[in-house]
Amino acid sequence: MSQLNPRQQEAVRYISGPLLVLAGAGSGKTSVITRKIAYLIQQCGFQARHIVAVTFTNKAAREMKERVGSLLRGAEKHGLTVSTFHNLGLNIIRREHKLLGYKAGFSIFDDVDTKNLLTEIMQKEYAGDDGVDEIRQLIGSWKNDLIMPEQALEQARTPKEQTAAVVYIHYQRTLKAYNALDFDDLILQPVKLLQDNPDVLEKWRNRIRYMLVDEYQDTNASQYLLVKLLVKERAQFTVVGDDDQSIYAWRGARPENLELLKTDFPSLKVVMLEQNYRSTGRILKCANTLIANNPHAFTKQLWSDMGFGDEIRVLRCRNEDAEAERIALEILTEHIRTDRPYSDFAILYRGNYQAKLMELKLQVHKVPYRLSGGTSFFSRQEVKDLMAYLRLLVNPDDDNAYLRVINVPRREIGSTTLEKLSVYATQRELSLYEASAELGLSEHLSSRFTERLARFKHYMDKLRQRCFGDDPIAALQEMLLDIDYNNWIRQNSSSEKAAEYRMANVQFLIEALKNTLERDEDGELTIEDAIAKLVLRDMLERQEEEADGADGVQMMTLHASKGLEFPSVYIMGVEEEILPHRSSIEADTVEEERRLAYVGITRAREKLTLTYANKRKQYGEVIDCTPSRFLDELPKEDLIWEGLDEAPKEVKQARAASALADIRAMLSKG
DNA sequence: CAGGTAGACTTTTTT
DNA sequence: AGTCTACCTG
Repeated sequence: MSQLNPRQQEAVRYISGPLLVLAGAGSGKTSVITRKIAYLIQQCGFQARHIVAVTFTNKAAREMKERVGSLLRGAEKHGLTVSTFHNLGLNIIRREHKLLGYKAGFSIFDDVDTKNLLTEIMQKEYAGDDGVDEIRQLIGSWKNDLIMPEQALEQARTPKEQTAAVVYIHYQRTLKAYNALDFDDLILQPVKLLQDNPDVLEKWRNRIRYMLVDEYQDTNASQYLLVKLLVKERAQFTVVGDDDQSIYAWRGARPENLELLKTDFPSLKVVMLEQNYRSTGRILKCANTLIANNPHAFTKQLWSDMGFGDEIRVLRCRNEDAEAERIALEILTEHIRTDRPYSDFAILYRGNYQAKLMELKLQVHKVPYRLSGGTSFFSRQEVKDLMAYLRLLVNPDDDNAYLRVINVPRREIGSTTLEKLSVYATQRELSLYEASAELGLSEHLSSRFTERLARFKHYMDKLRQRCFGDDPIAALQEMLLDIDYNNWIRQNSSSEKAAEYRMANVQFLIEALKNTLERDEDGELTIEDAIAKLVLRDMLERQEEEADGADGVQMMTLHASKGLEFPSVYIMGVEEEILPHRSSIEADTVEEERRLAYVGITRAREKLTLTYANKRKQYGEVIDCTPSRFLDELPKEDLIWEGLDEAPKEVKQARAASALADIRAMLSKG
């Protein structure tokens, strides 16, 4: 308790009622939460299994678990829940799925699955030419606001909303038929369950006696309701948040939940944490000045006693290529000059697409890097294929998985066959999988094709039995051999090297599955659960982290950087149309972009560098860029602008090259 | 039925 | 510029 300042101590010790901690960037909010969990267990007699701490990302949950773990003895932390909202929802559904009408082994649809399903529904049921993404977003926001399909249809005003509502009805029905849930359902379904079943609610309230919520400003309506339901009369909870770091309004987050708390819980106590332990005074000054351009519900003034520090550098670059080159070279030289590990440096950007060029330049200069985030792994074909196999094994109703898997590898079952199977299955209200071995099929298909379908089903049936046996991993490995998957990959890869990479991805996935099953202490986790968690990225990220603990420059989006800190931070592409993003300017939500910039700036401990390009290639066309308005909003006296002189390209290149040569010479000597 | 090609379309951010 | 889609051909 001694390292905490008085405000932080107050936040830890106040347990008699609802508490809101308004924690500015770098004010030690994670310490408060972790210390509070320890305090509850060690000083207040709470049992670990009665405490639930919720975060938004797996990363944050992992880190929190680790930090709490170091404060507690093994037995003390037994049964403690530290998880994401989605994982908490999944746990509730796992235990109560029967009440909700789902069978064990239900599938979870990720973004891509969801989008594909919606596209399919729109093609089948609705000829309109509304974009899938818009429809998806509408449905998503309804789900976040707990609006059911029928309600949505009732209150739909515009034609687009009506279309979306109709699609929503079909979508939800299809998901149910597939015994599947999407990400939003992981929150929505538990809320409905608790609302409709008082006895279940009572059970969970009894189980969860103290709740802590991190990044509370990111909660949406359904998440807040879930919290409210679970804590209700006891109202023993702590939420920590910062309205200036609300950057998820686009996916339904409601920062006004912070204010709502005051009305919903009149006895709410508020503690403000305003001392920053992370950044130099100059960096904080810039951050404060920038965010002052936004309206505020809570006014807080961050301060720091870490010294004033260096100026913030703004680098103007010729184009996006020069920008990435410059950052790579600078980090390389800094690393060598100051002997700082590469992991002290972070490169932040608005969109994942910006990472590509940057990656390339780092590779050219042999700078190691770690790229976090990005959906790349799960969107890979081979990963999707294997995931579909896993899903189908565990959940035979999952027609989506069936269709993905049926011809991987080729089983000579074409679209006409599938069409007929589908018609038959729909008539009989069977899943495609169940229908595959039905005798009645022979009325619609020749024996050649019914045999192929039946063979597939029988194979999968046998495989399923082995998967639920004592060595599921061995069964899966065998399956890969049976279907000659490696060969299939080879055939579908441009080179042997690419094929090897993809085979490694498959093994990586299997390995992750294996580790989770082995690690599971109480033997409670079934293969179904493990697969469900895979979709939530949970154990996969953990696996990744273990795989490469090597030193490297950290690359990630501004969104992904929230909650982290680095001695030296580069934010690239600080331009109009990028940060703030074009769509935010059009939708008039620049305030959120400003908060995003604020988040980025406050990640830096000592050094902050902002870069932008004069020209940039977009969709294959070169366009002129304008420096971001946020640059104008920063205090001029704290900025140093570089690259304004139009030195000929050759001079700069020569300069960079000779500097590099010096360094290389230095390196080879010692 | 599969493999190839031209043309459209693309980029926000995440569980 | 790269990726996905729809149509065409073998």
